[in-house]
Amino acid sequence: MVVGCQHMELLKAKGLKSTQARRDILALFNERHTLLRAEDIFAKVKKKGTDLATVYRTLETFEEQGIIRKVDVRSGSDVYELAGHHHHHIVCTKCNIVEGFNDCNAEDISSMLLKNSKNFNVIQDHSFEFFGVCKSCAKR
Amino acid sequence: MVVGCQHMELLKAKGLKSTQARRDILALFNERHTLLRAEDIFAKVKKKGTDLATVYRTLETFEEQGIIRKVDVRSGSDVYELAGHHHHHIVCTKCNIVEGFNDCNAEDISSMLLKNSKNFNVIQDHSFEFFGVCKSCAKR
DNA sequence: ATTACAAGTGCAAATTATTTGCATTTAAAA
DNA sequence: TTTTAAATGCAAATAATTTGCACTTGTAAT
Repeated sequence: MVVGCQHMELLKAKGLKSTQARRDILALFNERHTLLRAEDIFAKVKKKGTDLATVYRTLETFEEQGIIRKVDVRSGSDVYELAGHHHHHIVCTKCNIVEGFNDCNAEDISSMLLKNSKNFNVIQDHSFEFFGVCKSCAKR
Repeated sequence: MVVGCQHMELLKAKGLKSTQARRDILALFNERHTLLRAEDIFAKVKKKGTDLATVYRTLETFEEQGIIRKVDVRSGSDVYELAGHHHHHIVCTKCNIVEGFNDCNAEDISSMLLKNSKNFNVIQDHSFEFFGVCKSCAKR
C-alpha cells in the first residue's frame, strides 16, 4: 500500500511544505492508529536526522491544521491522535493500554448544556475519556 | 462560618497530620469552588511560609486520599477540584472561564462500553469535558 | 507535660516536557 | 535556475514538577 502521495497531497492542501519530517510523522499516525507522544515519534524519526524540536513544531502545526488532535488521558506528556473522526478512549490506569470507541451521546448533552448555561452558547468540541483497569492488569 | 474543625476532622479521618499547609489548602478548595493549579494555591499560602514543593506534595496526597481530583481541561499545568461530587465542565477556549455541570449519561455509556470491550471489564472513572466559546468572548 | 519518632516541610538541586533564538538549509513558486 | 519564505538543527531557555536531605513538628505513648 503506497500512501506517500496521499501524505504529500494532504500537506499541500493545508499549505504546508512537504518535508521528510512531516511525511514521516504523518505516516506514523496513519500506520499506527494509537496515541502518540512527541517522544514516541522522535524515537522513530531521529535515525533520519529529525530533531525533537521539529517533532514538537510539527505536532503544533498539524494540530493547528486539524490533522491531529490532543487527547486528555492524564498522562504526563501531551498525547495526540489523528483527527477527522469522532473518537474517545478507555485507558487502563495501571498499564496505560488504550481502547477506542466513538459512540457517545454528546449531542444530547451539549444541547442540554447550552439550554441551561448562563455563560456559553457555543460548544466546539468535547473530550470524553474513561479510565479503568484492563483485563490483564485485573488478574494481579 | 467556622470550618477549621471540619478540615481537621477530615485530615484525621484520612490518617494525615493536621498541618498549617494542609489546613490552608483544604480551606482554599472549600471556599473557592473553582479549579485550582499548584501556582494558584502557592500564591495564597506562600505568605505563611509554605513552599511550592509542599503544595505539590499536598496535592498528591489529597488526590491519593480521594479528597481532590485532577481535571483534564487542556491547560498547561495540572488542575484540581474537590472530589466527592460528580462533576464536569465547559471551558472557554479563549479565556478559560469554567462552568460546571453534573448531569451526564456516563452510566449508560460505560455499561455499553463494557459489553463491547475486549480489553476492559472494570471502569473506575471518567472525564467528560466540553470546550466552547463563552458569551463574552463570542462578542469579539 | 514530656518524650520519641514517623510524618511533614523548606530549600536547593535535579528532572521532565516543551519552547525559543538564530544561523543554515530547503521546498516550491516564479 | 534563481529567489525566498518556510522549515530545520542545534543549543540554550523556560515551565512544571519531583526529589534528596537535614531540620521541624504533630501526635501517640509514656
